[in-house]
Amino acid sequence: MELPSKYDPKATEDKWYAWWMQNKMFESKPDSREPYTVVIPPPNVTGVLHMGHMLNNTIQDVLVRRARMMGKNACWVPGTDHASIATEAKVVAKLASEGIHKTDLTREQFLEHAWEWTHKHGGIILEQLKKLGASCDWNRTCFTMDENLSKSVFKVFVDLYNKNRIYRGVRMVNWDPKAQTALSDEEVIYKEVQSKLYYLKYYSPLTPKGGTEESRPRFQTARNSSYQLLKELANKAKTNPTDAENLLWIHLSGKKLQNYKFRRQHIIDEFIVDFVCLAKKVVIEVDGGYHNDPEVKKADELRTAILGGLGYEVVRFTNDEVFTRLDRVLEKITGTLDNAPLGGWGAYIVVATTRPETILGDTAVCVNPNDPRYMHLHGQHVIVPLIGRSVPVIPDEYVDMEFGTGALKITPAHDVNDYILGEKYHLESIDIFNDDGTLNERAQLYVGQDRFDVRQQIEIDLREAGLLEKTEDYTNKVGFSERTDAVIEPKLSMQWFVSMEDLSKPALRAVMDDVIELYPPKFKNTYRHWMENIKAWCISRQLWWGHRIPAWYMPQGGFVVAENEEEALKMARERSGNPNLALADLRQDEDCLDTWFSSWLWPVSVFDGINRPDNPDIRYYYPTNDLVTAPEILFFWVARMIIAGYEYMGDKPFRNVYLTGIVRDKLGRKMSKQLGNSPDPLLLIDHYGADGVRLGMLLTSPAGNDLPFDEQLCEQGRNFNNKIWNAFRLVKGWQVDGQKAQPAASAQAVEWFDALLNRAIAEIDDQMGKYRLSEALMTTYKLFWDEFSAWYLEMIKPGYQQPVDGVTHRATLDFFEKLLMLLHPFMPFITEELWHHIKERGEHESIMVAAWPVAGAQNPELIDAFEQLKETVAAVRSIRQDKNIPNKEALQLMVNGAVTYPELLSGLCNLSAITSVTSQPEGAVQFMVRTTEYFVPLAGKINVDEEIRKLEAELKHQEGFLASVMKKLGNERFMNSAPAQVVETERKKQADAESRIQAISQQLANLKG
RNA sequence: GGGAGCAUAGCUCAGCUGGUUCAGAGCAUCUGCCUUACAAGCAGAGGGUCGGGGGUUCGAAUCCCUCUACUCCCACCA
Repeated sequence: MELPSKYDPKATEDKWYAWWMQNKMFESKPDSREPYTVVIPPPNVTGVLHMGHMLNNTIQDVLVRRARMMGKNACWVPGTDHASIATEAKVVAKLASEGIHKTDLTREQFLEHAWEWTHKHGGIILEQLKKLGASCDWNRTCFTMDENLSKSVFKVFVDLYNKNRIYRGVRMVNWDPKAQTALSDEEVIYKEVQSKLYYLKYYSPLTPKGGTEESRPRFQTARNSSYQLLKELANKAKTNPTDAENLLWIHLSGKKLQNYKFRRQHIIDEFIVDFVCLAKKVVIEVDGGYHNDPEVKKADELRTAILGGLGYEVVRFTNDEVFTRLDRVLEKITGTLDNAPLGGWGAYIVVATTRPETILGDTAVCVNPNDPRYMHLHGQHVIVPLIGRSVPVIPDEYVDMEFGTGALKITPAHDVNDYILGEKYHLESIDIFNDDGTLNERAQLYVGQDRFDVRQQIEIDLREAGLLEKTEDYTNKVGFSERTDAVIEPKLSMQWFVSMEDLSKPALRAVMDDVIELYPPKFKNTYRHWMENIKAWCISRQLWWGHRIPAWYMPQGGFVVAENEEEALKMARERSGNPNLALADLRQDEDCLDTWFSSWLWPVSVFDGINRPDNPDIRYYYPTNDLVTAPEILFFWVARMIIAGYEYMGDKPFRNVYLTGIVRDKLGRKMSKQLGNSPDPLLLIDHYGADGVRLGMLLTSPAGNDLPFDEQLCEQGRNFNNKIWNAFRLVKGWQVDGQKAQPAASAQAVEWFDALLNRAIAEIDDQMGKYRLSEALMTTYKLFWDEFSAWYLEMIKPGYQQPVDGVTHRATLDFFEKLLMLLHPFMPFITEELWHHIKERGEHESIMVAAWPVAGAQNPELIDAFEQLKETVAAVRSIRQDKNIPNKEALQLMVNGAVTYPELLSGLCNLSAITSVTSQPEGAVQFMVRTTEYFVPLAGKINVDEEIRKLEAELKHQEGFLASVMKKLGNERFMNSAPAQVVETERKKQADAESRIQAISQQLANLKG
């Protein structure tokens, strides 16, 4: 049949995908073969294919197809995720565009809309994956809200609850007062806003409310002067060693006061870092027991040695001495303050805030323990302006000394960090806001007014009371609701949590011990860091779309947790002792579970392993082999799957994790809808063919590296398709003469390519085994394009209108078939197409299940001999180009030495003759390959001067090279310490260089003579 | 602010426990070719102080220290 000169992917791809489906080529059932399992990272059910999916799924398909060819029972399970937040947001937006607000609907009505949306848009993405060639077992397609998967979720929830791993607790959420709902962090948009910093005065309780003009100055002096003094001392220290020593002590004292008990080590280290350059003398404290710890002792010795080496005098003091000296220094500072700074009468502290209305919920003021301005205030109390509540001043390193006044008011109910500090110091949390953003009774003042109105009013009131020192303009970031644009109010609310500390232990170990391997392994570190600092997982979301939390509240208080309503009712009746309790009396928790709470079960639940732990599928396919996903969900998803795998299957969920990079545009920007820099994958496929796009995705994307995507890569992929296509056309177009004897050149070429192919297969296997997909592809690419097409086919190509002999033809088709198989995982469509053109195939035969080629003998000597041949060919071609000699014009070649493959050399260079010479002929261009000299007689075309110049340059280069080698060989220490083999290669370099120099000198003499 | 990673040709990256795989690959660039499979091609060529500085060593892209630049994750500043 006649093949067109350009490959047309469109028809081919649709044809073969349909054929594969029809022949159930993707389906998998448990059998006696070794399983190879991959579960797809489920895309959002209503999502649309983007470049990230393309990369991710291309990689999975390559792995799956290769495993299948290697005789494994490959099973790739596809599916989608309900993506509660994203999907709910889309449905809300869609309803809003129809004038319907979520709040106007009942839960049931809303869910109806959501399902309708899901059915309408769901699974589009899976259809798109088919265009890419994804060889998923579509019969196994799962959705996280399928009945079995949902059941699994509830079962796991109940189980964890019964194991006391799930509990309820209070947590800060992003509250949207307008929509009256909590938002996830992802739904909060931070914007720069012009606002004001209010400097408020918190007086000492000893001060009459409001204070007086006379009562202030002492306190203020206390605050300012100590810091000032430090600075002065720092300047003096450069010239005055005594002050320098004091300076060290002052600095030390700051740390010391608060951290004495547990941070001794750090005190010394930090002060050295900060001040050693100023001091002449370094003091290290010593106390009883201090040196009993060998670790500490070692560190101390090391430090002493380093400091000593730097020329510092090291002095040691005992603990008591430390405090004596400390007192002296403190005295020096505070001496000017009349020794009465500590929250004394009339004293106040100034706190800066952007939200003055929240002072009504203040329960503490916080300062940095190292801040010399406030050291004396630790543990003292101050009065919250206007409402007169007495709150403690607590020291904590969280506070930034540089910001504002270095003092922070703590409102645990209305700020995340304040909340954390509140927890730490057991502070009371006073929630002063109603759900709609107005103030409640607990605020005491402004009750019922909106938070922003209160902000204006309180400024006026504070100023009148003399409690507002000043205001400053200030730019800060404020969170806004993505949906309503209302300012987010951090708010405490009751949430469900999973405690992760114990659950995570096997999962941490599995990765650390390489039971599960991450590719690239650099993510191990990050993984460990996260797992070792794992926090409770908040699993409740204030959403309707998703798995509703299976907890039912009883009328008399308390709740039951059960897999379903019947169960719940039964339990509630038992628990309450009321057998007449009805389902209607129970109220199910309104919240949904975090989407990840269902996807963390994915590798188990797609095989129904939670509900039926002994079913044949889960027993056969679990644990899965490779997981391919993006590093940004390493914690959200991968780590949690590992945790769930160990908890529910007692085994890892997968053996290897391949982490892809982020697909970026040429400018390095992440592809996103907003930027509009993401190409439509389907258009790309339309343009370059699925095989071309797959190549484009894979050509430059080592694991874990970002993929700077450029359509040019797809073009390269398409061009490669075309190359394969045309190489096939050439081979297929030959006339075959079974009687014709195989030329020696062809026999040699076949032998060589066979060796090369074997080497390449071994290399590809190795690279694939290390998940270096791009490299394996490149190896295959070069094998086909450079070695097979450019060299091998040229070597065996019969003369014009000549037939090819049968032996060579068969060998060539055999090579071609193997090459197609090697290419198949990367480019499934064109390889299937051509595989069927090579010879007649059975009705259901497919390259998809053809046996992956096995690497045979490699014969490196042969390969090297051919490399030498190639170098010679290239040299002759180079001369042609230099001298502008057309290919058609045959050349003569003379050799000083032996030629290994004269037939091939003649054929590839179009030589009329190869003759042996022992000396330089007249009027010939010379070149060397390794240590052999060649000459091409070109009477009349030679510029003698130029040849001399070239040779002289070459001679100089060789002499320089020889000199460097000789220098090495003359170095006694090199000769003594370098391994024999290294010395040997140096000797060989010497010999080669010498023989080259000799040859060049000879030629120069001839030319000049 | 906390943690991690990276820096090699114009671009994207290889380069293992220091030494012939040592300075590489693909793309891009330049030059010559419509040579009977392929111009979506063929043949050839140029291009790098391996981020800067210091150290260890007979020998450093490779090991150590330091500086600089960038990237990512986490927490986000009253």
